[in-house]
Amino acid sequence: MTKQIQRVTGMQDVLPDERRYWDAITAAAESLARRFGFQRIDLPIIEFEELFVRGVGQGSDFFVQKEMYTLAEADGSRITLRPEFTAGFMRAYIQNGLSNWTPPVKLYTIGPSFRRERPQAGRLRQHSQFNAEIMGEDDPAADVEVMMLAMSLYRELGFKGLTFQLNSTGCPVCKPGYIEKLVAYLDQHRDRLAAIDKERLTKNPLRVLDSKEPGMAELLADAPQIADHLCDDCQEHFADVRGLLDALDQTYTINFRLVRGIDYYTKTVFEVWQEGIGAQAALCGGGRYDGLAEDIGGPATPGVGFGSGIERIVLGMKEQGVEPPAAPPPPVYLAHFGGATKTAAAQLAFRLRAAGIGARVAFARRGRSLKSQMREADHHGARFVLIIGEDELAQGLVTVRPLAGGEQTRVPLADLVPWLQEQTAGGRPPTAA
RNA sequence: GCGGGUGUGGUGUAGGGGUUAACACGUCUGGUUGUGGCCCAGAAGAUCAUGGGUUCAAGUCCCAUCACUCGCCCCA
Repeated sequence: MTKQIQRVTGMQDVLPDERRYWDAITAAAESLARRFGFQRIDLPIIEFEELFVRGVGQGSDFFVQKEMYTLAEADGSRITLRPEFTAGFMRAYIQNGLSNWTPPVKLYTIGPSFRRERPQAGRLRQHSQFNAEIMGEDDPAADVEVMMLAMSLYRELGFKGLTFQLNSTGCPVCKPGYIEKLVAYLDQHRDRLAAIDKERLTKNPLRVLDSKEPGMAELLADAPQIADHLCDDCQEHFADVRGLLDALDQTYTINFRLVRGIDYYTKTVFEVWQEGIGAQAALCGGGRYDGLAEDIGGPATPGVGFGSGIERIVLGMKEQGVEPPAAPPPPVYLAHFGGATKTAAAQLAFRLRAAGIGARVAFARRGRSLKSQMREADHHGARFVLIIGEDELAQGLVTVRPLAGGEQTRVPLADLVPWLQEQTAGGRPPTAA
């Protein structure tokens, strides 16, 4: 036997049972996004490597170098499976001249992204995100609006007890000064740092803040905090965001250890955590990225947005006990006895579907017992089995057997569509007794 | 890239050196000649992840590889 081919590491098959969750999530996300005035766009999954190198490269060259799926083209150009969304958003915004639209431009998308990481709970090499961005707007109210879009999604899906993790990461005016102070403090306590944190201290000092090493909580409690070192502009922005959240009765935790590895983030950063779904507990991560547009060669453009991982929302729904409804199965099953009755069943099935009535037809290469067809109908949750035999065919009618109880009757072919429409109008799910 | 755990029919499990690998669910068939669920009877389906080794004898012990999984790094 030849070797069986299997899934590529870190990829996932989303089977129907699981897909129910995805349907619920994307339906709620799209509906909400529209209510908020966001429009959907779809972006290429592949971009030039350069976009990500420049967009997310500085200060977080780790995944740029080691985690991107990059291919060399015959002409020497290098293209990359997108490892994140925001850079692509901004590229499209600039390239298509969306800056000339009446601001603010509010866009969302849903799709996969790729990172060559070691998979673990809540983290895959291919993962899907609901992503929403507001570009061309520096009003703190925009920050709060994307936060509310994320939170509304979770609420609408049935999540309870979620709160925001919130911080400000400053801006080019105040962030460097803060980092200096932080580094000075940590340097003073070098002996209390783990090897990994010493490394971070030189490479990306802010990351030391979300270190998971033991003892860091105590050490960091006395460290300089960004909130005390924001410039006036950032200070005011942060205060406005908090004020609006208060006015909207949103609970949030100011978390000075919440940071972003990517450099283009400025001012607001936020996440929403769901306990119990593993070490990767952030349902979403977002914030303001006023520095990105210039990084990738565009005009200075403020932006704020978030990404929420669909797979993590699914984990969260399971953790919270949220059950998405299954799509109702076709109410009608057509059984037959082969030959002319099989043809008639196929014809009738197409008529029913055209009339908006879901129908399955029995498949049978050769003859098949009615018993096995009935079993199949029941298994698939049909409410009515239409039996088409030689007798029925000759008389121009079908035998209708209701599976949930009730009288078996015969209905003339001509009357069948309205009859079934009336029977299935209630939209009751079939009783699977 | 580093560390821990786990690999037995489609799924979930039992079996922890000794003849034909067990159970549940699922699947299929039959119990009516044209009638589902529940029930009953039966059937199919596993070279026990792969490759080495130890042993008279290996799902069972050892090693390696691979896969999955959890965590670190990093992040949705």
